[in-house]
Amino acid sequence: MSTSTPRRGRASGRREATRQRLFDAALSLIAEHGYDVTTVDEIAERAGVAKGTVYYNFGGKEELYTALLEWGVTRLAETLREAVPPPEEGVDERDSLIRVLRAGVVFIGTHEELARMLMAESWRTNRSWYATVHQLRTEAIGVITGQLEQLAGRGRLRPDLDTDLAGSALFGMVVTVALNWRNLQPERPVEDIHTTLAHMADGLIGPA
Amino acid sequence: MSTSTPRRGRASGRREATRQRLFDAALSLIAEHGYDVTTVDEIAERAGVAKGTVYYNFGGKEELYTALLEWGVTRLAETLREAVPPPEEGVDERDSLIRVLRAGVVFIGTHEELARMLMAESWRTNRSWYATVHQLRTEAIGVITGQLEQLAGRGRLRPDLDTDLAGSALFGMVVTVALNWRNLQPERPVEDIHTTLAHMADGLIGPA
Amino acid sequence: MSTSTPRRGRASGRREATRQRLFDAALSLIAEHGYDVTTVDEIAERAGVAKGTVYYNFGGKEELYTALLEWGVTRLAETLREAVPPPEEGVDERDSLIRVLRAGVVFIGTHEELARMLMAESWRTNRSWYATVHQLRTEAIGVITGQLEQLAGRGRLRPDLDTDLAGSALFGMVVTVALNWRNLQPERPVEDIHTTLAHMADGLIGPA
Amino acid sequence: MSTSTPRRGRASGRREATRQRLFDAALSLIAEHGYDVTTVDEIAERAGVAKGTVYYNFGGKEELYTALLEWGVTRLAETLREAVPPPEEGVDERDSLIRVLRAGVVFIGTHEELARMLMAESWRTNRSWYATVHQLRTEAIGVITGQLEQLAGRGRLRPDLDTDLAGSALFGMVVTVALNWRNLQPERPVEDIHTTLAHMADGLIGPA
DNA sequence: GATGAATGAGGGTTCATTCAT
DNA sequence: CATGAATGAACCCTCATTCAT
Repeated sequence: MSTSTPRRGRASGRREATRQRLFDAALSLIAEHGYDVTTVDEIAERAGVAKGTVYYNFGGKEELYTALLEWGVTRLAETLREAVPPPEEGVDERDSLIRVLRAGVVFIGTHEELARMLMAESWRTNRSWYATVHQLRTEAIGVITGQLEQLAGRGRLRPDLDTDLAGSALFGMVVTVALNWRNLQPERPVEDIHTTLAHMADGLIGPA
Repeated sequence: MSTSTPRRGRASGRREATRQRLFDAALSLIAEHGYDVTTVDEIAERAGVAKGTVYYNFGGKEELYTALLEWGVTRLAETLREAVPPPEEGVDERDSLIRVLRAGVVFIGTHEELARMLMAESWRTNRSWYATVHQLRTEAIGVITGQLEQLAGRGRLRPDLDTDLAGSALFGMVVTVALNWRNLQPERPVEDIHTTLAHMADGLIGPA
Repeated sequence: MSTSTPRRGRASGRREATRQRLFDAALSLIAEHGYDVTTVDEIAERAGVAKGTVYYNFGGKEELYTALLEWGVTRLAETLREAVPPPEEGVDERDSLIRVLRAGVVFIGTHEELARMLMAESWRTNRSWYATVHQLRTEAIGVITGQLEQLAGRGRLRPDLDTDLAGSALFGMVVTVALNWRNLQPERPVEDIHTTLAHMADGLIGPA
Repeated sequence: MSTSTPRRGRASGRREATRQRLFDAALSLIAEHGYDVTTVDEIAERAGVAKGTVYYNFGGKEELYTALLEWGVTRLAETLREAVPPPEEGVDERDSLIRVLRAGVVFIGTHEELARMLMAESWRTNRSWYATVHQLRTEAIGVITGQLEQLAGRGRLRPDLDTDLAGSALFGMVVTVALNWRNLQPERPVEDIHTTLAHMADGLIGPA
């Protein structure tokens, strides 16, 4: 995964390169094996630096992980937001929603590791980073919910639906399907996925 | 412990009771905090037995967890299967599917802990119990997929849909929505949830 | 190894049979893997009894082991003693000594497990059974030393030799050679062993 | 720690010193009480380091022990080899052998702990380090056997003797006598020991 | 900026022993 | 006589963290 520089204005050279290496190493390792099971030693080794360097750059394992989560979910939310067609294009609201969902599928296809990491950690209360994850997750879902509200505003949504509920349903569906696709039938064309999701979304929207 | 029952499977009364206590304790603890973070000490303490008893009865932490997973997903699959109306009742295929989904929601509402445990562990490869989880998960999804195939057989399903894909989409949707419901808006009547899911399912089925 | 009933006048039937089974199981297990590494569970299992039975019959692991040691070294000492020709037979003193050594080799060949157990535990101070082992070992060596003294009394021994020292040298030699024989070249005829030992003994006796 | 030495093998000063402390601590403890009974806690404490340091430096208890064994028997074999007079000195073959045996006695007198450790562990099959011990033991015995072969080449050895067998007999004898000496009669002059062993060796060589 | 040796709290596991049946 | 479920102290090992270099 070729992660682009996470924040910090000018790339301060060596330091920034080290941080990036650590970032990538941690992401791949944690996504594959889980946070608890991944050791700082492993992260340092895969990044090709000494163990102390992790602490010098991130302060600790948990901070590194939190940074990872924030960076990841922020990117997801951004990606979804960018998929929303600007009003001036006059795209149909239903198609707008579909575009957002498609963007979600593509994102997960590209950042599979990140997606797995999020799903694994999303359902546990009592974790020090639960608040962070939850807030960010809500932000991502918010983009979808926003589209649903647009539809509702146009009277294009079934009146007995709660947009929050439906938004989270769509989100869960997108992630589950996309992940199953990558894990179980990666040879399948992405269009099949899009079709399935579009149909389910249309179920929410109701007959035109 | 109670009556006489003299032969094998006899004073197993004691043993079986202990196993059950351990089971319950492990389930609640692991679902809440996660597998890695839960200690054998905690499990034993909550079960009200000594630490060694865990090993006497289950062989180890991992075995206990695996037993938990198997038991859990088996129950889920059973519940879904039982929700399928018997053919002689002549229930409409679409309504059959809806009943299965509703049963899923109800199950998660009742066994929230189990559901969280499953979702947290479902997305990680390279875990020693991945095979177990995956197989069992597939079994549960299989019940949904089975209903979709019935619909397809009747020509009631959109022809461009893959039943496996759609099955996993419905499953992920059910779990996500149900869990969000319990976590975020537990005061909401279960009927709202059912409605949302029914609409999305109808999207798959297409206009009657 | 078909151990004959260790003490206790009349064989009290079931009890004695159980004790014997435990004895044999413990001997083979401990000789092979060592005292610390052998578990009471294993002993009980090999003996075909429940774990509690070990405690009912011997009081504990250490007591069982001590009983084993006592029984074993006593048998060794007895065997060596019985090999000493009675004075009335008028056997040459040198030949008497040789007979004792041969008896030692034969004993070890037959009770290899016991011999290994003794060698492994003989050299450690600070063990609760050190005194027992040491005393018994001394008793066995004493038989050899006794023969050397006979020779010395007849003026048949090199005058600058200490019989205690020489006795333990012979003992160590016998055990080492016999064990190496069984372990490394078991196909070799026992006569080769006897020859080697006889020569070394003759070195102590000096030229006739 | 001391000078500058900037490259690899440099600040290893610290690490090497720690390893040595651990080595010494483990040797004395294990030789006294045995491998199984000695705890890593004790070793660390005697070495004056934290428990984790044992694992950082040796990987585990067993590895530490194996390293100990290798180091020990290598030293023994070296000592014996160095005791063999160089050919140009033209030392008599019988005297050569005697010198090797004396060197063995002296070594054991100096490294009593090591010798006890070796004897205790030499007779058990099925230990993970059995192969190591056995191979090294053979190497040490090999030096003695080598001398016997020299004698045989010169026709100075009884023709009916197997050198391997006789070599192990001498080895066992040396160790047993030396250890008994240190344990039971440490006040005795080393010359007495040498005399006894020389006589027994002469028994093998036969009359000049 | 980076390193890596050292730390020690804490976790999983083993096993001799007890005791109610 | 014998059993086997239960116990808990003690063990080996892991790993996030610190800090002198």
